[in-house]
Parts: sequence; C-alpha cells; structure tokens
Amino acid sequence: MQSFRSPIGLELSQTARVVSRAFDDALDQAGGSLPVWLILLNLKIRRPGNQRELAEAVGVREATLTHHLNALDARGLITRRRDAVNRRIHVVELTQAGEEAFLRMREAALAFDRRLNDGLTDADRDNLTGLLHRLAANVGAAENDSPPWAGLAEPPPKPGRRPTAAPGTGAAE
Amino acid sequence: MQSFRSPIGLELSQTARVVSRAFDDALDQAGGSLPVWLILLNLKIRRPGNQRELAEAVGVREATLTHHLNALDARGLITRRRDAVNRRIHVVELTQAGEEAFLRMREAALAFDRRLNDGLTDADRDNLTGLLHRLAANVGAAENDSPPWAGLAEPPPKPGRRPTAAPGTGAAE
DNA sequence: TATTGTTATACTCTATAACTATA
DNA sequence: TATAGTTATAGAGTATAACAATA
Repeated sequence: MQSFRSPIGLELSQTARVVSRAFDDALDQAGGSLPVWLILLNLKIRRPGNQRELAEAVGVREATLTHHLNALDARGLITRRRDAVNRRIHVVELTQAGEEAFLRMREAALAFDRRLNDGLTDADRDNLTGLLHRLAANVGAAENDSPPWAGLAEPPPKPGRRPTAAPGTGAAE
Repeated sequence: MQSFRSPIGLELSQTARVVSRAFDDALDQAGGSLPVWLILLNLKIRRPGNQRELAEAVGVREATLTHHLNALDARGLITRRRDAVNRRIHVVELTQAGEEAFLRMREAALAFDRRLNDGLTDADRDNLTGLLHRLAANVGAAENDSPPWAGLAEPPPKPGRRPTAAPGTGAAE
C-alpha cells in the first residue's frame, strides 16, 4: 500500500487559493486588487507598446483590460491619450494619484512577499520556482519565457532605464 | 549583483493560473468545472454531515454552495431531501446522472493529473507539496490539516467504506 | 483590409444580509 | 434562541461579439 499523496493539481489549487486570498486582502487594504496591481506594475516596469501587450502581460483579454482601465480612469489613477504618431494607439499613463497608489500597493506587495517567504532559503525558492515551471510546461500553455514582472523592491525605477531585477510581488489567483 | 529571482507569490499565481485554466478546460469538456468537481468529489469520498462541512471542504461559503447545488439540482445531477432524524439537515445525494457525470469528470481529472505530473518523481512531488504547505502556513490561513480530497483513482468507492487514498485531481484556481 | 481599442452584454464565482424551517 | 439552509441581491473578474477609429 503506497503512501498517500494527494494530487499536486489540487495541492497547487488549494495553496494558490489561500495565498491568493491573503494577497488580495493585503492589496485591498492598499486600495488595490491583483489585476489592478499587475496593470500598474506593468505600466511602471515595462513600456507596453500597446494594450494587447499589456493585456497579455497581465494575463487577460483586451476587452477585459479595457474594463479595468475604465475603472482606473474613473478613479483618476491613469490617463489615456492617443499616440501622436500612430493614433490608433492609446498611450496609458499613471497620474500623480496613480503613482501614489502604485507605491502603496508596492509596499503592501513587498510586505506580503516577505511574509510569504518566511523561513525559505534561496535554494527553496529556486527549487519551488523550478517545479512550478515544470508544471506550467506540462500543461502546455508554453509559459512566458521572459517574466513580465521585474523591477521593484529597489526605489522606484529610475526613468530612462528599464529596470531588470528585484522582486515586486504578486500572489496566486 | 544578486541573480534575479521573481517573487514566488507571482510565480505561484501565474502557474496556478495556467494550470487552473488547463484544468478548467479539461473539466469543461467533461461537463464540469472546478467547484462542481470538488462538490461531487466530496459527496463521493466523504459523507459530509451537513452543507457547512461540504462548503468548507470545497472552500466556499454556505450560500455559495447552495448556489452551486441549485445548478446541479437543475441539471438533475443531485437530489436534496430532509434528514428523517434532524429535519433541518438536507441530505445531498447523487442521482444516476450525477454518478455518471462524476465518473466522466474523474476520468478527465485523472488524465489531467497524469499530464501534469509528467517527468516528476515522487521526490519532486513530495518536495513541491512540502514547499506549498510552507507557503500556505506562512500566510496564516492555517490550512486544513486533513485534506478534504482523497479516494478516487481506484474504482468508485465501495459503499459503506470511507476510502482514504489515491489521487483524484484538481487544479489551481 | 488589417490593426487598435471600446462598448454592449452576459456568465461564473463569490459574498453578505435577510429570511424560512426546524430544533 | 440556536442551527441548517435558502433566497435575494450585488460585485468582481472574465469573456465574446459587434462596433468605431485609424492606418
């Protein structure tokens, strides 16, 4: 009788659920949510050429992104203007309030990540990351090879230089 | 310059998302969804004394569970009747169609689990599970010590005996 | 015609609050 | 009063399809 081992899919699911809910709570207290955080984060650390790219980085459809952008716009956190050169493109930018909201969420995300990592060594993290990547690879969805998150942790990214390192944070969905 | 390591919260989130979507697709083709699968699974492998227990095992509120039960009832997959002894309790049971739906989803879940586990050794799985449990513990949510999933894989649980082993499957949410 | 994005609409999952029925 | 469950209502997140604007 082999020792019991519950399906890793379920383990992943359950863990993602608890961690995700905790992260949502943390972001909520900073006035955000996971999609909002990912949107602001991506706006800060990359310069998505268009909304399709941004949507992809966030992991939603374009229409879904518009939905979130409308909400952010209504809250005064972003502005949208036409690109002068290619007027089909809407350039999305953070307002002052948006920058502040970003910083609050970033703080919450970093604090959460510290809590989440408590007691884990670098080796543990590498190990976990590797295993997670293998799972993702196994289900096909040929994961984004270059993570859309980066930058953060260090003081707000310096203008003119596309940051490439240091943790932000996010959590399961 | 320390090597880049993206936040595990985000890694977990992204992995859970892709795996979850793949699992949802798999269940969808079998006529199900994650909550539906978890409900049927729990009805089969434990005998939840009441809906509160069932809701807890599935990870939702009682009202949310009722919502799902209503849908399952409408689809003719379950029946609800009052318990003869304590008439406040609604005994939920699978209909014949429910049993068949369960088997289809179980098949899909098992196939998915095999795919997900491709190339992973038992040690890998134990390792991953251990790390996931540590993450869950770190965010407080004092995880269910005794997993609500078990039974499955072997032929449908024999009546009169609460099964205790072998993988079902579930995936990230 | 192809690209970029928005609007309209709807579905799923979830939750809270108020209610019914039973004890 | 306390317990078991349902109903009513709502909100977040997501999606598809149809549309408008621009190239």
